[in-house]
Amino acid sequence: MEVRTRFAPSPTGYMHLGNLRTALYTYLWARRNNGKFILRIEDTDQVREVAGAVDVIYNSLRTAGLEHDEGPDVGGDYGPYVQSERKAMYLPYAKQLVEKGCAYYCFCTPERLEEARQEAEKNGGTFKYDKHCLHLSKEEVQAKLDAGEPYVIRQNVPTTGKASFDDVIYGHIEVDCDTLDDQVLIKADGLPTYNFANVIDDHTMGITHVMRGNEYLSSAPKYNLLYEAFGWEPPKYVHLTPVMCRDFQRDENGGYVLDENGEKIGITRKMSKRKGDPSFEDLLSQGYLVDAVINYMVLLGWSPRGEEEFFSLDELKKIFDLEGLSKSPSIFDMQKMNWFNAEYIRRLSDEEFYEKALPWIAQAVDPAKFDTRRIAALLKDRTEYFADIPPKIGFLARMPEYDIALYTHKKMKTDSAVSLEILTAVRPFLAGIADWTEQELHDRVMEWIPSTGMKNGTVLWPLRIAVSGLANTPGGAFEILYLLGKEESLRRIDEAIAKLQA
RNA sequence: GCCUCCAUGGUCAAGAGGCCUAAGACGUCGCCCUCUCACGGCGAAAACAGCGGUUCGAAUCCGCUUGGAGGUGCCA
Repeated sequence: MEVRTRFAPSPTGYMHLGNLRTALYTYLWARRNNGKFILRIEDTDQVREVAGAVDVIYNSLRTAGLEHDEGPDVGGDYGPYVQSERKAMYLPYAKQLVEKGCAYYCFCTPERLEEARQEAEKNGGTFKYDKHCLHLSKEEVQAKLDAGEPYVIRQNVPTTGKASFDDVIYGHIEVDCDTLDDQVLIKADGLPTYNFANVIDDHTMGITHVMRGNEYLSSAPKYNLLYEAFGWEPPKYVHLTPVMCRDFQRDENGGYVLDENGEKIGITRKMSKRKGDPSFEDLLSQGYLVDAVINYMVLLGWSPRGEEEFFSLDELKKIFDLEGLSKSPSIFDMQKMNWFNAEYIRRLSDEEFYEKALPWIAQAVDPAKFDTRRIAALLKDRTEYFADIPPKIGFLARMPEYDIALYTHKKMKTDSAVSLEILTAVRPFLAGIADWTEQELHDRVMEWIPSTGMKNGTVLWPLRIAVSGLANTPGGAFEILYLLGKEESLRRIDEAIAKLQA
């Protein structure tokens, strides 16, 4: 049988990394089996609708390279692929269940339910609908329907026995029916709840593997009851763990709360846009590479067979399996994300890197005035993500304020006095260099240093500080002198001399 | 509270009763390279949550405890 998987996001306006990973796994499983990957939009919650949110989904999937075979935009034989457009499909199915006694009309008001819920909570228990409306006679129900009373349709869960299902990752899961609530299938607005729609849609779309977040694990037995009621073969279930975030506990003032050992107290929480955790779009706009994000995300909760950890999407399509999927939540680690990205950046060709880096370089310096190719070359091994480029090279455009304490460096054997001496000596020497290329600067200065009786670092450290004002720079003294040009370099050295004399 | 699931270093994770004196990667620390930083090279510290069982033998199987995640919505 052909494998058919589906990614069924609700349009929220951005792509969570957890969702992206779900989409990725779902896509890979379909491709691995030469099956179909279907996109379905779950927009039955009209209250939370976000304008333009569907486009975000299309864009994210396209950017990530997860192309779907069927979906609202590309069509397919199992449409429509937007739940709100399937509205008319659900009620007849629900009525079928009512006929079979597996569901029933309920006319209880939200107020009555809310009251009962609070009552249950007060007593420390779980609210369960009391099947109040199950006992309405056929005539009573018809009368209320005729009178136009608002209603919902609820699943009639057995009060005894067990409900169960099998998950590919978790195995057989079984619960007592009496812990299950008579969940709403059709809402008062006529739209199905997720709980109902997913069953109908997955079945009518011929989905063979339902891969989705762990949050559905505890309701899956109820879904299976529905499949049974219809007499349908349930799909294979694959429940995926959530992607979490590691944080530290803070007090009201934003300071860290410490435990008795003076250690920060770690807390894990689900990733959330509100807490400032990055979405897929956020990462891309910070200059993360799609391939790096995909590569990192695929390994967060799944492990391949061997030691290799670099994979392209094409490779993943061949090797992805369900066995390697993890059972426990994984924490998104920004540091490893950064390492992957830096690694992907280093693997770019110089030309590719240059093209991608140029816009970011241009944010900090005027490309007309600098050798941007040389800057890019210096940056390639030092860039974790593109947004960290501008702060690294801003000093080229404008000499930063700095403290003369920077001239003191023990290992380089320099301090302010030595630096002043060196700068004063090297200034006229540099002024005499006509051919201001990096090679020439390097060769001439290196030739000259022995005559001073000092070691390389003792001369080059102050020189680099004088022209950069920074403790760390991409590239050393020669690179910076070259990039700045003769005039600007000499000007900065003059300023440094003045500063040291003051 | 109740229900379900999960539990190997700070993080991602390998591990299917003897191959475990527990792999690899990120991070951390040290050394080397070196005009700084980065890259690169070498090395180190760092884990089977606890307690009971089963077994000749347990990270691996079972139970309890603890911890974590999810559910408990006319959200998905």
